[in-house]
Amino acid sequence: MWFSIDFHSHVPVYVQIKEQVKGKILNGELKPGDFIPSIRTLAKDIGVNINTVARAYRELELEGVIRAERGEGYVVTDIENSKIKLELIEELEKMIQKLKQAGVSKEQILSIVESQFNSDKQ
Amino acid sequence: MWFSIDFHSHVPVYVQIKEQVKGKILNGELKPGDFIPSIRTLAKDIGVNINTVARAYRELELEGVIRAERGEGYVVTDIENSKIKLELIEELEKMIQKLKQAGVSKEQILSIVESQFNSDKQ
Amino acid sequence: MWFSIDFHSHVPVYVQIKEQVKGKILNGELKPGDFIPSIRTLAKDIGVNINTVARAYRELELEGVIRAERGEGYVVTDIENSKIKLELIEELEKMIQKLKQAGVSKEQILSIVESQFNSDKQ
Amino acid sequence: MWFSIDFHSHVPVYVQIKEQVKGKILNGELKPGDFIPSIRTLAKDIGVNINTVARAYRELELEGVIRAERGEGYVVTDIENSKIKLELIEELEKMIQKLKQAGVSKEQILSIVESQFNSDKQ
DNA sequence: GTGGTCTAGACCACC
DNA sequence: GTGGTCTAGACCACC
Repeated sequence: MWFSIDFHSHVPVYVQIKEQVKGKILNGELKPGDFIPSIRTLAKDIGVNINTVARAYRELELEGVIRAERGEGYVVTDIENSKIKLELIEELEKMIQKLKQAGVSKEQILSIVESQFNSDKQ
Repeated sequence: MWFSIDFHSHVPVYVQIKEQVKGKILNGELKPGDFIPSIRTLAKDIGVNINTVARAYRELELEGVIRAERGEGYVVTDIENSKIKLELIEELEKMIQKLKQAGVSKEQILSIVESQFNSDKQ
Repeated sequence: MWFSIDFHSHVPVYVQIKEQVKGKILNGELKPGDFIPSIRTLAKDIGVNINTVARAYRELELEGVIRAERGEGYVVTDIENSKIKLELIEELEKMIQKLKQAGVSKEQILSIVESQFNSDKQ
Repeated sequence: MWFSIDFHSHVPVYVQIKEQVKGKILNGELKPGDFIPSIRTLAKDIGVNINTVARAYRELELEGVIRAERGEGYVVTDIENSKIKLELIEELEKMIQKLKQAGVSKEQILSIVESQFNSDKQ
């Protein structure tokens, strides 16, 4: 399971981990009932400290996204995807307002959306 | 001149100041040759320490966005807008890829863009 | 024999098992001379590892509450109930002091006690 | 400001800190607008690590009990006391059920409540 | 000075 | 092996 962390970002690592777990749930890579990587495994994989992953998982549990199974690890709950997706939509809305204020036209944005959907990028 | 800072954001205040100055240049509120608020004035206005604004201006100067006029303050250079805009576009592209991966359809995104441009929000 | 364990509590499972055995002695469900469930049986019943129950029983034995009968299992000793009850009373006293400090009146507490005794809850 | 931590309790230190801050709000020792001890000060006072206090405060902030003021520390919000008090009441109710199950009579409990309120203990 | 994040490493409970 | 808590200490942003 692939996680990409930007260590130079102002976004804290534990927040990036949370976002990526949510992303993997949204895109179907993780489904309800699936186990996510153990704290120690993921920490080793992405080269961060155990506590950093533990904090991300703890917060995801508080948000109801995952659930700790005793001695087995964390499993994805059957949380409504729409709940998570809503956060992304709100982020997009803020971004568009920023672009609008910066004088970027609606047409420009629409064409960027089109080109991104026509690209092969994953 | 209006600056809105989110003090609870993970984005450092000095970065938010930088982004907003760039935004004002992009939307035409600030033009080449214009003086931007003095460090002391802006610090007082948005309620932050002088050092915080000073850092934002220092970095903007390093990026060639503004230029210190001795004893008079900082003026906007005649930097290509496209240079600044590019940063925003790249941010948008990343966001769209994220939404795409999360299973949000092109149609949904387009309709969100439309609705944001029809709203009255600033 | 019914044991209810809260796996998300900060109180370790082995401590919860100890408390429940003591509770069953206090309420008469278990009397001196009675055999308590075997380690294996109880572990299976409540879905925990054998070691966890073993630890609970070991500590109960150290406290003189139960006694291992060779090859037969653990029996309840004829320990004074008052000894066990004292622990509970002390816990209640601490709780009342906490409520008192928090500004909860005696009358409020008395009415809560009444309502709990009138309820059907087990 | 006095905090008493039981390092042998199964209740994690950060939870004990949270409970005591809430207790001080309930008994009026801390009022809305008051600053609570800084993370570093409290950590030193009670002899625990900075991170432990930080976690307690972070969670209290999530619960809306305190609020971080940039560069100044944490202040008590004007949260409804009743909200915090409710947690204590629920704890009391659980305790009473435990006692009831253990065969402690209503009369015994009532007399313990009386005696606690007549004592001088703080 | 304030809070926020992260590391390396320890020890515990439970499996 | 799993997660949970805690320490000692570092560095950052902001005051």
